Amino acid sequence: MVRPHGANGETTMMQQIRNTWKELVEKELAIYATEVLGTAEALQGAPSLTVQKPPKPELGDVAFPMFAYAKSFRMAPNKLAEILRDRLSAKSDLPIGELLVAGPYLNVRVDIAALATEVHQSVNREGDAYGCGDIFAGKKIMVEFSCPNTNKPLHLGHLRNDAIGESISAILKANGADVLKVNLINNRGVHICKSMLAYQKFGNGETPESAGIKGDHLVGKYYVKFAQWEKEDPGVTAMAQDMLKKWEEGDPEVLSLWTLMNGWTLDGVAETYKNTGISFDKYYYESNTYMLGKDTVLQGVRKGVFYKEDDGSVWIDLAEINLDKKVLLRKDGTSLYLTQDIGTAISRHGDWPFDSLIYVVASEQTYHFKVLFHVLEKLGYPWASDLHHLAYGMVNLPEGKMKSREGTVVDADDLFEQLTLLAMSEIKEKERENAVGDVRATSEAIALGALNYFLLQVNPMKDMVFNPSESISFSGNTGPYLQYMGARIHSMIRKFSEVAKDYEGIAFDGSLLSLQEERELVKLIAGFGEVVQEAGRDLNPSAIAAYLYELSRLFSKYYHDHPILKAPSAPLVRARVSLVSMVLQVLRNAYALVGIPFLESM
RNA sequence: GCGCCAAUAGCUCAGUUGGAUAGAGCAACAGCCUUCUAAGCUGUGGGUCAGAGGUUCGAAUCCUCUUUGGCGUACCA
Repeated sequence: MVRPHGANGETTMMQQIRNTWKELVEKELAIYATEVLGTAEALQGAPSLTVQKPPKPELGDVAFPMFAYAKSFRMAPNKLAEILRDRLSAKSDLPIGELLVAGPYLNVRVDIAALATEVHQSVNREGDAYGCGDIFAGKKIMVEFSCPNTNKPLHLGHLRNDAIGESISAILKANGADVLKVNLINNRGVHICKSMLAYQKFGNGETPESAGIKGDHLVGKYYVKFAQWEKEDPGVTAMAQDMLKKWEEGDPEVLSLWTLMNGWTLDGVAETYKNTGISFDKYYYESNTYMLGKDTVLQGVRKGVFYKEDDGSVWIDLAEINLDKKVLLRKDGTSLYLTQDIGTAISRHGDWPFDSLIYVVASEQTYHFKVLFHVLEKLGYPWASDLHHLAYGMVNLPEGKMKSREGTVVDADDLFEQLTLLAMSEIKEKERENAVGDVRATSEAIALGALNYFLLQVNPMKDMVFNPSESISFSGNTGPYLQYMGARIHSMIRKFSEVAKDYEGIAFDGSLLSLQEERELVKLIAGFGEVVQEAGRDLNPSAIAAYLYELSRLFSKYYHDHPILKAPSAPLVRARVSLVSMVLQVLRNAYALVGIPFLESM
């Protein structure tokens, strides 16, 4: 697991404000304890002062519950809150802000004018970097995700994997990490041989060009064909195993077919990546790393970490971690999933000595990674403790589970096209063709935002139901809604720029932002950095998604109820335009973390 | 059988250092467009936070047990 920096981390504006008040309240509590109880020791038993956010804005912006001290002071928490408010309010060197009591809570209303001014400066100064922090500064973090098989195209499950991997990488970078995104192409093994055998038997020299379909889909067709063939003639299963043996022995004919078909699949997959905004810094191929895995396992046998059965297979006994025995090499000497992952990990650490390697892989493989990490530790690699499995749950459909046998697996390309077409028809229905310009490109951006947002708004750990039509729905908590808010602000700013010269002499005045919605917006903007930290610490993109929705919803209500460009006075127009510009900057920065394209118009 | 994970509104999901009346969206119903893009805004109804115990001033949140569901426990990946 990645360890964030401790106190070195830069604190955000809201954190600073909270910390300042917290220290003040703590100090006053201690002084008061000394006065009435004779000693501050009485507070030792009580937990340290907790800081929270009041549930309603009317109650203030920062809250200190007094429950925990009631016992020490033998006083109702309400009374204690009042006393502390009175004592603190009497001080002359208080930071700006207002103390109030709400029942058993001592709350602080922060000075929005000052905060707005500070936020305005930060957002303008930092721009696209606003919200970024340094809790992972100096850390080299490798993130593995996607990892397609070369015998079929990507499906909906990969899309969740890709979305999480891409988002986590962006979030870690935003927290200062040096991130290397890596893919592992699963291009060898019995399953790969299956599509090759079927192609040999039924292919008739068909190619993606001659068939007019993407290479990954073509190869996938033969993988499915093999399954049918296998049903009719169970003997072919052994043929696949024989072919794998030949492949590992370097049989030229097998290798040339393998190269050809792998190329087809990878070309097709590359196109899907391009459409869905996925990219990698480095590709690993199991065909290149499995030998290192095999050698390492054999070394392990010599070291006595593993043992060989009479039939030649190699095993590890996992009693130490309360698991069973696990095979590492087959009796025919060919390697397995685990074997090649050992080689891959070692070769990666050699290439780029990471502080952490995060595997974004479905939770069904939790056991596999537990074993893998243990094996590497037993082999004596000190970095084995830096490996982390980010498990995510399954993606189901409203109709139930996706089952390849029943053909209910949702193909990634088909889904993306379907979403794009829905977006296109919506643009046409709203007669926005001229406004958006390139309808196809805009529709693809909407489809992508819809897809990523839907997939990322759910906590990765949980299984989820993916509803395609709901994801692209243009009303409600969806990607298109978020994009729409960005487009609306962009449109306002464009209109403002036409008259900007009339406002040249007018400076931003934060004290004019006195509406409830404005206070809330300023606070939300100020709190973005904390959300980025939280998302990084927990490896959880859904924190960003939730923030985006909250900010968008609040902005939406704000501009609906209050004029921006036609605000009653020029200074107010300036202040409000500046505020919504800040909202846009933060929206864009947050979009970038969850794969939502920014659209100037939609 | 054993292990890991989950369970919050009819549906999909938020909700962590334990804290104020548990929140959104969809669906339903009712309003709002001569006004910065109505892909919007507002309101109404809707909850045994799976159940039972426990810890605590205070539990959706922590602990124990139970129930239900998912996943795993391959010489597949």
